[in-house]
Amino acid sequence: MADQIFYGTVLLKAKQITDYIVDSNTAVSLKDISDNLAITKPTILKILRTLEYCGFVNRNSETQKYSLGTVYLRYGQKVAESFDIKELTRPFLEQLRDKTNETINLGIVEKNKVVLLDKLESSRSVKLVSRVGGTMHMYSSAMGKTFLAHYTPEKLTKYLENTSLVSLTPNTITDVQTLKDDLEQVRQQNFAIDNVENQADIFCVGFILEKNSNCYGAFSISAPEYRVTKKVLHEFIKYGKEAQLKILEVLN
Amino acid sequence: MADQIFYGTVLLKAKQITDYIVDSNTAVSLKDISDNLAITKPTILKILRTLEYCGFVNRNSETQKYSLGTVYLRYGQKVAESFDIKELTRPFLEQLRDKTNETINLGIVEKNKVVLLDKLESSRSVKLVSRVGGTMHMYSSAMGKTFLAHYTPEKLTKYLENTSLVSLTPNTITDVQTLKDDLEQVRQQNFAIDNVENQADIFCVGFILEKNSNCYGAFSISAPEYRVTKKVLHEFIKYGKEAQLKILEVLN
DNA sequence: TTAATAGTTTCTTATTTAGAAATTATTGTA
DNA sequence: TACAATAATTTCTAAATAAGAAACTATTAA
Repeated sequence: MADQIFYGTVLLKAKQITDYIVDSNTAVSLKDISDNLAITKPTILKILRTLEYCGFVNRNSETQKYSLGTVYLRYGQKVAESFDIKELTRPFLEQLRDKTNETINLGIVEKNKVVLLDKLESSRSVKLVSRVGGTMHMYSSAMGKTFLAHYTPEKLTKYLENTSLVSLTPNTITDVQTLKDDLEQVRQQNFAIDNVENQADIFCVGFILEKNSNCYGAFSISAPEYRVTKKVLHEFIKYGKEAQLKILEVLN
Repeated sequence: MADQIFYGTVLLKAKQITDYIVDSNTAVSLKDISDNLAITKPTILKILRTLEYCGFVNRNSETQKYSLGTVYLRYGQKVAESFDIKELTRPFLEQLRDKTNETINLGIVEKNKVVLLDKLESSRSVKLVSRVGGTMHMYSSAMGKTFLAHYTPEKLTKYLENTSLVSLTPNTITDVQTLKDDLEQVRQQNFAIDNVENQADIFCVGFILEKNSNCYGAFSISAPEYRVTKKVLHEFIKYGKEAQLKILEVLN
């Protein structure tokens, strides 16, 4: 890491500290941070002060604990707004949610990962661990597999070279050839299935949003496995394809 | 600035660069940034690379332009979730929006500014310039004035010492005594009025969410001035107070 | 009251930064 | 296609910053 990036050492440390705060579910103390990162207390303290000065972090003066600053609300809002695919697909995905009564996800690819852009939960939705802004692997998720299925052979090869197919559930595809066969099927049927490959108990069907070889994103229907009978799956596919067509019409 | 903070020079520059990107409405080039900030191109370039490495920034390899990274979606989501006041008030504020058919805002105080936490737009809402995560002055906004009205005299004095009452519209209160009188009235009537003091054409009524001397935030009803007749104002106050009471009941 | 723990300051060397200048790439134009 | 203009990138080194050990102070727990 340090041999590649030789500039902004404080920035890299600040990122580590910020991530530590983000990943904690409560405000954290200086000690918490120094216990968990390989940076000494004086250095962390100085960085925290600068982060606080910038508004990236808040220090509760009573508990002396640090939490994320509201600056990120502004930044996050801005990023969300920059993806107009989100606004564009909203009404169709809402319709899809109401028809299926299951959770609908919208995602894009970034650095060979699926980034969750939007999530529409149904009244009977089971809490998924995913949250907006979170990332998923391509090889294990329904949206990811629709993207991979549309990669050029070269791009796919490169992806597979840089990715180890780590098992996330007993069903995760960890064999390259099996994955390739699966992607071939995705291309043929024009949707991808995540048969509890990415997250325990969760079954997904994914659809790509591609027009004139521009990939705008993908969406998926998520449901607890036990609810997805053959009949339900057929409905998911039917409604999903309908939504896909409608969205493609308004794209561009 | 530099005489106070002597640590994290790169961090401070990174903040400037990030803010420049946030405030631009399109992706920006290295030149754009260097033209607008007092930092030289080589330095900006090196910082951008580190920011990109961290995921804070994306570089479009075709246009060579930079935009905000999706990491901020995750951070922003996390910050939003940390304020459960947002979840708690949602249903009541939705009801209030439907009753008034105007935009409802939810805010908190941070560093003597109002941070907009949530915004519920009505069907006939005029586009306000405010967006979630954005900040407003305390002295000119309805929410801000409800907060100020509940400051201790010492805190208010300190606030006034550190704040210059800059005029944002012809109606902005720029005189300390006038503001103090206004705050006294806020305390008496238990709501604050922003009579086009913060933003052209926009009239607001603000209500504080305070219980057992804990201030949880404030909300306001925003409408274009021309729609706020005496009759409408009375409705705003009536419905606003009702919402305030209902929310206070579920707080804590 | 004391012990233990956490937060903060000071200080110095090793490391990093910053920008001028040169270089290379890219874009627009004749 | 070549040329000019503009933008991006690299190199280099003096000047500025960072990092952590050690000492110190505040806070908490016993």
